[in-house]
Amino acid sequence: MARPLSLVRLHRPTLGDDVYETLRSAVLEHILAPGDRVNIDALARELDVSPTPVREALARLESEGLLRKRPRAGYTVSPLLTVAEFNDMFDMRLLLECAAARWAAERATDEQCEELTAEAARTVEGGDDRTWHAAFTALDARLHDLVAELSASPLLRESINRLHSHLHLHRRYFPYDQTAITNDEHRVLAAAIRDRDPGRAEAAMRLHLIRARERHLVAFEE
Amino acid sequence: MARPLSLVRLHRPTLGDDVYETLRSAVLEHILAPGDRVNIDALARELDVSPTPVREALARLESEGLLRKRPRAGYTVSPLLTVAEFNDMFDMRLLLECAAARWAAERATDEQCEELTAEAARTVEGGDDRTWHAAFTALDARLHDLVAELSASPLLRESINRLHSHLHLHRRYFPYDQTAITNDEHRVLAAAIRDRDPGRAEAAMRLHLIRARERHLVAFEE
DNA sequence: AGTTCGTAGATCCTATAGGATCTTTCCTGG
DNA sequence: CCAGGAAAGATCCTATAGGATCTACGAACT
Repeated sequence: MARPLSLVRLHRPTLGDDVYETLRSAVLEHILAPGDRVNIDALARELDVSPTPVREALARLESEGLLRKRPRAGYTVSPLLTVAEFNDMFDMRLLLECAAARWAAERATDEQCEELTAEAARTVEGGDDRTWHAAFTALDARLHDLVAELSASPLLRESINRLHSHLHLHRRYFPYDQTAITNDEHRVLAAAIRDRDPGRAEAAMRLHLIRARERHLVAFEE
Repeated sequence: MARPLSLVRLHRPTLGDDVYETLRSAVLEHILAPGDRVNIDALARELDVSPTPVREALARLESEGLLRKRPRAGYTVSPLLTVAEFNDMFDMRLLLECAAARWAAERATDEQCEELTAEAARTVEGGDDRTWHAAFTALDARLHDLVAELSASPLLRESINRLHSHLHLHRRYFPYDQTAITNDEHRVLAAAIRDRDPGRAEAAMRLHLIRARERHLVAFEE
C-alpha cells in the first residue's frame, strides 16, 4: 500500500541533516568564507556532536560544489569564482533562466501569475546595510525561484537553484545602489509572464540578467 | 608557495571514495536496481569495510540524485523516471545539449574538431547483447560528453553529465536496432561542428535528441 | 477474514577510540 | 640566510560499539 504523502513528513531530520543545514548557511552567509579551511574535529567540538554527522554533511556539500575536498587533507570552502568562471555562470544563467521565463509564460496558471505579480511588487526598505542587503538578496532569490517554479520543469528549477548557490557566494558584493532598477526589471518580467508573452518574458529576463552581470562585474575590478 | 598542480594528484583516493565509485557503478549498471533498498550494514559487510565510509558515499550519491534517503529508514535507489519526468529531462537535454552543440561550433579548436570527427566515426560491432549494449552506450555517452567539453563551458558540461547520470538508468532499455541511425546522427552533428556552423550543429543535435526521445519512449509503452 | 497491537530482530545513527597521514615548527648544515 | 630533514602535534579516516528507531511477523480480537 502506498504511503500517503502527508505521512512521509513525519520523519524528523537527523542530526546529520541539522549539521548540513547549519554548515550550508554558514557558507552562504560567509561565516565560513570562500577559501577557508574546514576543520572536521573543530566543527564537531563547536557544534557539540561527533565527527560522523559532520563528515556526512561535508560530503553532501562537496557534491553540491560549495566545498572542495582533498583526500586526507580535508575540506575548504570553494573559492569565489574567477572572472572566467563568473562569465560561464552567467552564460548558464542566460541559457537556463531565459528558458524558465519563456516556459513560465507558456505554462503558468492564473493563480501563479497573481502570486508572481505580487512578489515582484515587493520592495525592501529601511534597516541597516547588512539586514537590508540580506532582505534584498532573499527577495531577489525568491522571485527567481518562483519564475523557475512557474516553468513547470522540476529539473530546470533544480539546475537554477544549484547555480544560485554559487551565485550566492558573490551576493554580498552586490552594489546596493542598483536595487530600484532591479525592482523595475522584476516587474517588467512578471508582467510579460502574466501577459502570456514568451518572447517578451525571455527578453525581459535577458535584459535583467545582462544588467545583473554588469553590476556584479564591477566588484571584480575593485 | 603555491603547490604545483601535478602534486595535487598524489593524494590517493580514500576508502570512502572507492566505496562511492563502487556504488555509483552498481547503480548505473543496475546491479542495484531502481527502487531497491540500500542496506548500509549489509553493504559494509559485503564490501568488508565499516559503515562510516559507506554512509559518506551514500550521502554523496543522494546529493547527486541517484539515491533517495528517508531519515532513519535508509536509502533506496531512485526510481525510473515517470513519463512526465522523462519528458522534463528531454526538455532539459534539448535546452542544454543544443546550446552545447552551438557553443562547440563557435568555440572548438581545430584539434578538438578532429577528435570529435574521429569519435563520431567509431562504431561498435560484435559481442553478445549485453557487452555490445554496454559498449554502445559508453560510445554514445563519450560523444555527448565531448561535445559538452568543446562548448568550453565547464558548468554546462557538468549539468549535462548530471542529466546523463539519470538518463543512464534508462539506457538498458534502449532499442538495439536503432544504433546505425544514431551513428549517422552523430556524424552529421560532428560535421556541422567541424564546419563551424552553429545553426546546423544545433539543428543536428535537436534532431538527434528528438529521435532519441522517441526511441526511449517506446520502452514506456511496453 | 481483516484489523490492531505487541514483540523481537534488523537497521540506522551517532559517539568514541585508535591508527595513518599531513602540517608546522625547529634544528642543523652548507 | 636558506634549504632540508626530523619530530611533535593536529587532523583525517575508519572501525567498533551502543542506543534509538523502524520493520516485519505473530497473536488476539472483532
